[in-house]
Amino acid sequence: MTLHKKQPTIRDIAKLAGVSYQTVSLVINNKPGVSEKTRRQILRLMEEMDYRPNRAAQTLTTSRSKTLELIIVDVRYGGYLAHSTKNMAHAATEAGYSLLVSETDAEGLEAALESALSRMVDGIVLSGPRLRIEDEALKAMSRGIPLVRRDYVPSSSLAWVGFDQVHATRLAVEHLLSLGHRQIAAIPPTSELHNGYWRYSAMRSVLGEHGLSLGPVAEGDYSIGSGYAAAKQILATGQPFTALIVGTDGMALGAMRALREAGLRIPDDVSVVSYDNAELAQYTEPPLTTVEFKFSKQDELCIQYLVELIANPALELHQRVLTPNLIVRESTRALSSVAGGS
Amino acid sequence: MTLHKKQPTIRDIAKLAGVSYQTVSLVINNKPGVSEKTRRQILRLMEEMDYRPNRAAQTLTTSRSKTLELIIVDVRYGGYLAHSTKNMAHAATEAGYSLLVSETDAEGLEAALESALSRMVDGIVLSGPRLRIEDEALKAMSRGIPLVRRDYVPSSSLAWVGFDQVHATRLAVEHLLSLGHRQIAAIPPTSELHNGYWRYSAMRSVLGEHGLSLGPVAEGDYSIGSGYAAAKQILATGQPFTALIVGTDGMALGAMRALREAGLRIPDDVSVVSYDNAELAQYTEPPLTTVEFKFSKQDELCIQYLVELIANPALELHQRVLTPNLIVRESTRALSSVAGGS
DNA sequence: CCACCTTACTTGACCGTTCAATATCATAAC
DNA sequence: GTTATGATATTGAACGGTCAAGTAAGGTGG
Repeated sequence: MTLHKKQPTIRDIAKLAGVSYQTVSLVINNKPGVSEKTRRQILRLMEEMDYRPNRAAQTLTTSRSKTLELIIVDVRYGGYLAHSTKNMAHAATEAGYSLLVSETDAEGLEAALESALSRMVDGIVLSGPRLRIEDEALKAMSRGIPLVRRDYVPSSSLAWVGFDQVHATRLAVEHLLSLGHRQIAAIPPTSELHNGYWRYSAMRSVLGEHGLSLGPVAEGDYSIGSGYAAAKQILATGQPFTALIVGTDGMALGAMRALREAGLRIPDDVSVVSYDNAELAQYTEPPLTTVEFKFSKQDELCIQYLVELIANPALELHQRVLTPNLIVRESTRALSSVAGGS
Repeated sequence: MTLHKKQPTIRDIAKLAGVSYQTVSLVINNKPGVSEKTRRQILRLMEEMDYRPNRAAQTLTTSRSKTLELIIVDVRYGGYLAHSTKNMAHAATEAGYSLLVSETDAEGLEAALESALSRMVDGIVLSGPRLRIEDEALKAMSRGIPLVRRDYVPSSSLAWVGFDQVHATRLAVEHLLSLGHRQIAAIPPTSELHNGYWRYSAMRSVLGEHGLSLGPVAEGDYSIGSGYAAAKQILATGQPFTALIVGTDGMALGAMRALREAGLRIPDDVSVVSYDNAELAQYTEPPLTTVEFKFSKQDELCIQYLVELIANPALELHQRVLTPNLIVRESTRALSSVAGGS
């Protein structure tokens, strides 16, 4: 009935090998000071005895747990987090770490960080697309644990890795302008989200540069349904538009259905641009012109940066901005009745 | 420059409170034997000193880490895992555990389990939809750590939580039969996947019960693109079919595009049924009739079952089969030229 | 007033590692 | 034949908790 037949310890191995426990420790940590012969013997014994070091004990003495933690704050529609944890877990393993994942809301963040501290986590990736917090507050809460935000937060001068939302928006807007569109409607992610906020303001400023202003707008929340609802709302205003910028491919799917239900053809009557370049984007009807975000790159980079930061905590914090690019498909076309773009 | 200003320990608190360290330990663990007055004082001091117990030390003495681990094996298209880790992380936190996530392939499984052992993980959720392993081998590898598989694996008598793939298939097939369809094609997930295998065999047996046999078949791999390719392949056979069963909503999206490209209308020429009931399914053109899997329920149940198993390791292992149900939308319709179903 | 029980608290050992300091020994240098 | 040297191995303390057994003080019953 005894399931756990007590793991052998470093001392058991030492006894069998006829050496002291410290020698075994040296072998475990690949440190010099052990003859090749004993090293080999000890390794063989470890194998035989099915020994494996106790991480808790190691953590206790070294104060490093070889663990990273991904804290997800207030993510409602986690579609874009789809492969994220998988990617990060993989990257973490490659780097010799394990990945802890926790999910919480803004209020719970402090508790999550406390728990991380309690577990002596070596570093934290924070994904909080709608989290507003002062750098100082966050720094205080994380109490010196290296932390990288997986978000585009220009307001922060702490470490973060995000996609350039302003450039992304410029790509979308200028693409439409070059096709001759002048009346542009939009379904940005809710402005509670950092990217929603930045995209919205970037849309206005880029259009402003061209002496234009933004047409009807309704926010979405990342769900397909919200894209549908937002498009309905925009249509209800009765304001004219020849192009629509939608926050995600998923929302674009919803929006296009609403447009179609209103008798509008895409791209003949309305051009649609979205963001993400999910696999979905190739298979909508018509395939979507979209601004590509390479999320897997972002995930990898977060871990990579975090690992650097752990190795060298004195490193000056900086921000890594990933540049998206536009993928043109069939949901956009030049406005026919107007002189084409430059 | 010293970032970590050394955490206070149980003994620091004890000294300040003028009691022994053991008394503080009792307070931490909510155990009796401490007067209300001292308890309060100690709690106040802990708060003030910003003390929090060191998990590594606790783990070392108690041999329980209050950690669960999700091991993802050989998941290529993790779309359906999208919210899984988030859900599980949440459920784990509720139950007082942290969640570790690791990603590997079949060869790496042993190493992943070793690492879990090393970390004294209290329980494991294994998601390996294409993992074929003998119960005995798995039991040996997990060395007594409670383990629950998050897959439909009828071949295993260990603990697992999965959706009844046979029933799911019966729902899809009988729905089509009742609509008068007799020539049914299919794009099941690759038979390397457990659910692919079971769905395929269930389709054949259910049809067999009705004296029918399965039409053209091509496997998909969960990606939208594979649905597209598979449909093309089926069309290329030239074999007639009036209905198509597709493994996931995503693949159905791809498949429907291929059908449309071939000039076929849905559901007028071909009825389509898929599985999952992702949000996507409501927004395809036309909306999909689909077999609903409540993944979040599965995730929760895995954690819940695991926690039970940890509390009572002697518990007899069993399997929890979730029953899916059919959601009828507009991608299926009765075959017009044939006498309707019973 | 003594035995006995409770309640509140203390003590020492231990969990399985790492770290710093120290010992041993063969070999080379002088 | 000392002595320095480097490689190899050992020892004791520490990390921050928990656990089991023990003690001291106060109350109760006979």
